[in-house]
Amino acid sequence: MSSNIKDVAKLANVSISTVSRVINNASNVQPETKKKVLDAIKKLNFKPNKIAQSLGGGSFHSIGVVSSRSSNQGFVPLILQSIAEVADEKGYEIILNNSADEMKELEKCLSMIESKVVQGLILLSSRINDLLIEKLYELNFPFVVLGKVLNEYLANRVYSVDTDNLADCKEALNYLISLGHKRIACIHAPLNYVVSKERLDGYIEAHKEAGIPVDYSLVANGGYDINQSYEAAIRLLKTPNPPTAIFATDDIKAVGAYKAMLELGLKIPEDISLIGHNNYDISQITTPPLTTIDVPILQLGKVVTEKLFDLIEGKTTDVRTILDTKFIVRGSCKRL
Amino acid sequence: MSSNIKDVAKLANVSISTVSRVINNASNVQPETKKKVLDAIKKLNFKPNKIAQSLGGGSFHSIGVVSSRSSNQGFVPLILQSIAEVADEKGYEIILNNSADEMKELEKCLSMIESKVVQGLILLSSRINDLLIEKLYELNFPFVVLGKVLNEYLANRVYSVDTDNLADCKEALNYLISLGHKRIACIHAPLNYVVSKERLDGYIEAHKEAGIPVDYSLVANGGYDINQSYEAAIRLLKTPNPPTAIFATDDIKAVGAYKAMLELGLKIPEDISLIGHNNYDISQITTPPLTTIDVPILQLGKVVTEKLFDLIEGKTTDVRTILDTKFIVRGSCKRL
DNA sequence: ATAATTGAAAAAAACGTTTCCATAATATAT
DNA sequence: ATATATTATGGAAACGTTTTTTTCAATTAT
Repeated sequence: MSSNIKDVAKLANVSISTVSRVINNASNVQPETKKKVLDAIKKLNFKPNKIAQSLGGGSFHSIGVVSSRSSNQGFVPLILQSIAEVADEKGYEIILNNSADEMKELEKCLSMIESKVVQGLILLSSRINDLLIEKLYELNFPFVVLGKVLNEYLANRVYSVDTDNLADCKEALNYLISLGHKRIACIHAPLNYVVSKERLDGYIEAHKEAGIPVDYSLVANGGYDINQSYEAAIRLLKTPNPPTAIFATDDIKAVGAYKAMLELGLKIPEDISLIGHNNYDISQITTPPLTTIDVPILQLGKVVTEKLFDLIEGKTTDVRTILDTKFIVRGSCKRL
Repeated sequence: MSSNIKDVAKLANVSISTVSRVINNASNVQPETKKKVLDAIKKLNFKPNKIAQSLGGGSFHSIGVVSSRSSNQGFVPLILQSIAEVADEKGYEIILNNSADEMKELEKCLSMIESKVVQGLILLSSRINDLLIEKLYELNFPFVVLGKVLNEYLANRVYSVDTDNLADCKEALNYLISLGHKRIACIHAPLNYVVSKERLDGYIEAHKEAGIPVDYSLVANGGYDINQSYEAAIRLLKTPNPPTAIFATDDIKAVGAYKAMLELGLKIPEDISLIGHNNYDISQITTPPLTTIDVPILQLGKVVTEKLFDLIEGKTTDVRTILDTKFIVRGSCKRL
């Protein structure tokens, strides 16, 4: 069926090594020889077998992308797009690891590493006690985390790209507080993810700094999807002493809350203020449009992938890179 | 650093072939020999090199997933999740191809095939004149399309999994027509994608069957994102003789239209009716919730992947599989 | 004119497996 | 007890490359 380097060598009447040199355009091959080989390659429509190249030459060029099922669905397509762009340029394949549970994910990643399938790994989220991160660090395998590593020891050692979630959330909260809000609720994502905890911490710290005691009855888990956050918002709003503002740790959750507000007849921002996070497309379609925090998702993907290649290629690179965000004031908040 | 089969053989004091047999748990190996080998494997923490296995044994087990950048963003995470589930079970890797433009996509796919990296391909969308599909068919390479192939010759030959977009859209339109609507607008996705054209065709056919002439001034391209469909809806609604209903070819576009309606002070469904497609989470959060067509995304992913494995394994399988959908009447339509 | 130097190309080893074939040992049938 | 079939194992070829080493010829220096 398909030809191999031997066929080419035979047809061009040269040795296998010469063909190999031509393929990898090594310097020391006579122009006429090169032409013969190139002609043979063309005639046979020969394409080097990448698997064989990998065995012979060193390694299969690919990076793994680990995306927990529960990681923020909204940005998966975007982040994959920008990772692919960089990887393509480098001639690397992208191997997806989309495991159902944490143990399977760990197992699959280790197997990919041990069996020499991937040269590096991008983790699209980090969890509070992330076994995978610990293990990868132990192995001294090239990997970059999108987000923050909580573990104190690893935090300064594991390469990561992130936005400053704590500061961003504090800024959003300070904005609400400056508008006179004192009863501000928080709808957050499941707290086993570091990013969720960080954003909640921003909420808490802002309270502390402003001297407002945190009322934990105003803090609710908004789960993974829009309906869970809708339900959380309903619960928060139906209390005797409801909040005057809701801070959601992502726009999807904010939209869930938005629905609850409309349903309860609350006008935004007249009756209640609302803030999201990430600046997804969806944040522009609510009426009024959502005040939120813009996260440069494509840029994150680009930087995280570039950092990984730095590691793979043995270049030095910053352990941690923080990208700028922008607080975007639209129309969903009002002075009390 | 890491051990190979030779090391294991030496430690267990057996031949390389015996180790190989144990790894691939061949039947004919004495229990005690097997134990020796297994012990050695454990002691050395040996993991077979997948690349070498691929060269020796036949092929690198992986499937490629082709996702055009402009393919429907909403379901990428979901479909990847279900593809991963099936591929994992089979022990196949998933290699992503997320190319920017059509030519690059074609090139990359052919290269992956020629260089023996992938055993099969899943195309997450098909275009009107899809060079990739034609080429893959010519090569007789295992691949499955999620969606429909328009080309008459290929339609009965290329393996595909789909929902019945034409019928589904007709059902939705008939519903609107049965409610007395006659001026129904359509906001569709870019028509180079087959699915967009099909859904628009459903809109047109329903008109014809009901004897209502299609007014093409009511048909608008809603582009790729929520804002473009918002703008399209604004244009449609600001005409002298505006529609009484809008049919959007997906929920994202419906939400864009929803925003336009709210902004123009139109009450849904009192002043105008609205229908979406796909039953994304988001369709439940509008007020009123969106009448839409439920598409079983996870199921589509499962079936498309299973079909691909049937092809890879040489089993016979239906050329085309159509999955059931469900028209979901919520609250966004009203009798005229 | 001869030895040393260079350069292109061939030959061969290596990468880490699987698999085919041969061999020795064991079990079964006559 | 002998011939035959079966089984467990080892040896070696094969997979398709890259890379190192060797060979040979041509050039340069002495």
